[in-house]
Amino acid sequence: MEKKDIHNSEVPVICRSCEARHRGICGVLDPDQLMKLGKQTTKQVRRADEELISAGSDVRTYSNIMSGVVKLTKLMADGRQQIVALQFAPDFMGRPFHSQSEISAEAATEVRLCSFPASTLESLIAESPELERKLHEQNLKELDEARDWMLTLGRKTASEKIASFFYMIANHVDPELEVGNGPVKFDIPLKRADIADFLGLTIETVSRQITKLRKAGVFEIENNRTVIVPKMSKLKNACEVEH
Amino acid sequence: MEKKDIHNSEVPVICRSCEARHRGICGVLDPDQLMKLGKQTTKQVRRADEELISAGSDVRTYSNIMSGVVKLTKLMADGRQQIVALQFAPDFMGRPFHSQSEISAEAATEVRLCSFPASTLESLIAESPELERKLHEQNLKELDEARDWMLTLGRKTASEKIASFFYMIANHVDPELEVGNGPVKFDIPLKRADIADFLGLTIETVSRQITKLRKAGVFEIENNRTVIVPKMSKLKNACEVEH
DNA sequence: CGACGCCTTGATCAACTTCAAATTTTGTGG
DNA sequence: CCACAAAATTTGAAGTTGATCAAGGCGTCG
Repeated sequence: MEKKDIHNSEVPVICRSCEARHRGICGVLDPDQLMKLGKQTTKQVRRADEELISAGSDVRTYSNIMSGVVKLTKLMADGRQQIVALQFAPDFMGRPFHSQSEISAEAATEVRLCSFPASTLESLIAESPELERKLHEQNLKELDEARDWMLTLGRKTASEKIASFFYMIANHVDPELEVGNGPVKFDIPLKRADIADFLGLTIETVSRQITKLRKAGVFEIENNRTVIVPKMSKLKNACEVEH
Repeated sequence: MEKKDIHNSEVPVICRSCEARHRGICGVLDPDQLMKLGKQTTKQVRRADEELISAGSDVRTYSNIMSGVVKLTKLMADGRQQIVALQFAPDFMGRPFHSQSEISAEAATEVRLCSFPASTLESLIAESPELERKLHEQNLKELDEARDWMLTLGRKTASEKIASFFYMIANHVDPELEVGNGPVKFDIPLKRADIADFLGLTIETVSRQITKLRKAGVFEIENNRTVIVPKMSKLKNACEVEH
C-alpha cells in the first residue's frame, strides 16, 4: 500500500500540471505506462491557424489536446471547404490504423499539445486493452457527433444551424454545467469564415443569422467573440423551430 | 494438423452458407468462438421498410448484415429526416458500449440478418482483443464515411450530390471492381424519398437532377431502379464540377 | 494616419423548395 | 391476363432561402 502510493506519485513532471490527465486517454494508463509515455512526450504550443496535420500526410506523431480548439477540415479541388469536426481538450488527435480519407487538422485557437511518437502509443496499446477501449470509445463519440452534425447540415435552416452551433459550443465550454437554464457566457472559438465552413453556409449568411437571433433575444454578443446566453432553453428551442 | 483440420470444419451449420463469414467480424473468430456465437445465433429476413432498431430503444441484440442494405436515420420532432449512413453486408449492426445519440435502423431493401444476444458478443470481446480491434476498425471506417458525407451535404450542389451518391453505390455494389472505367450496372437500393433524405434534398430535386445527369449522358436508367454507368470517370467528374 | 483583416449590411440573383398535377410503375383481385 | 387502385416518380409554375456581388464600418497594428 505504502509502496503503491509512492509509485503513484512517480508521475512524469510533464504530466503533473496537466488538467486533462485523468480525462483523456492518459486516464487509463498505470503509472509505469504513464512514465513510458511521458519520456517520449513533448509539449508544444501552436498559434491559431497553424496547420497541425496536413491532408494526405503520413502521421507518425499523435497528440493529446491539453487546451484550445482544433478544427478538422476537408477541402475540395476548387477550394470549397468543410469543417467536419471540432476537437477540444482532452481529445486524442491522430488516426491509429491509418485512414483512407483526406483530412487536415488546424488550430482554431491557440492550442497546447502533448505529442508523442505513434510507435510509443502502438506499443502501449499492445499491452493495454483498456487503452484501445478508450480510443474506441472516443471514436464512437466522434461518430455520434458526426452523425448529429449530418442532420444539422442536411436538414436544418441557416438560423437553426447557427443556434445549433452556439448550443454545441456552450455545452463544450462548460461540460459539467448541465443544461442549467441560467445565463452562460463563452467565447466563440471560430471566426465567421470557419463557422460558415462548419455549417455549410457563406460568411454573409452566418453574419445575418447571428444578427437575427441577437435581435430576437436568443443571445447577446460582445466584441464579436463573446456570447451571452440568458436562457439556454431559448437557445435550445432555436435549434429546431416548428413551423 | 489433422486434428486442427477436423476442428476447422466444425463450423456452425448456420454459418456454412454465409458469404460474409470471412469478411465481417466473424472473420477474426476462431472455430470455438464461432461455434459459441453460432449456437446463440438466429437468421432472420426482414422486408424493405421494416424497422430494425428504433431510436432510443435499448438494444440487447446485435446483428451482422448478410445481404441487403440498411439505412440509419435521424428524425426531428417536426418530421424532417436525415439518413446518416447506409450499411451493407458484411457490416456489423448495433452499438456496443451504449450511445447517446438517437438513431434508428430500417431495412432499405430486403435484408438478411444474423442476430445474437449482446451478452454473447460482449463475452467474446472480453476473450478476444482482435474482435474489439475489428469493431474498432469498422467504426473508424464509418467515421471516415460520415465525414466524407458531411462534405457532400455541406458543400456540394444538388447535381454533385446525386452523382456522389451513385458513385458511392457503384463502388459498394462491386467492391473488388476497382475504379475500372468500363461500364457498371447496379440497382439503386433506395427509393427517391430515401435518396432525398440521404442527400438533404427534396424528392422533386432528386428527380430533376437525375433527369439532368441522364440527359447529360453520365448514366442511363432502366425501370427507375437500374443504373448503367458507361464510364465511371465521367460519373466521378460529376461528383465535383469546377465552375 | 493608413492599411489590412474581419465583420456587417444592402441589392440582386440562382438554386432549391413548395405546391399542384400529370404520368408511370406496382400490386391486387377478378 | 387485364382492369383498376395505390404508390412512386416526373414535370411544371411560382415562391423562398441562401448565395453572390458590392460597399461600408470597425478595430488593430505598423
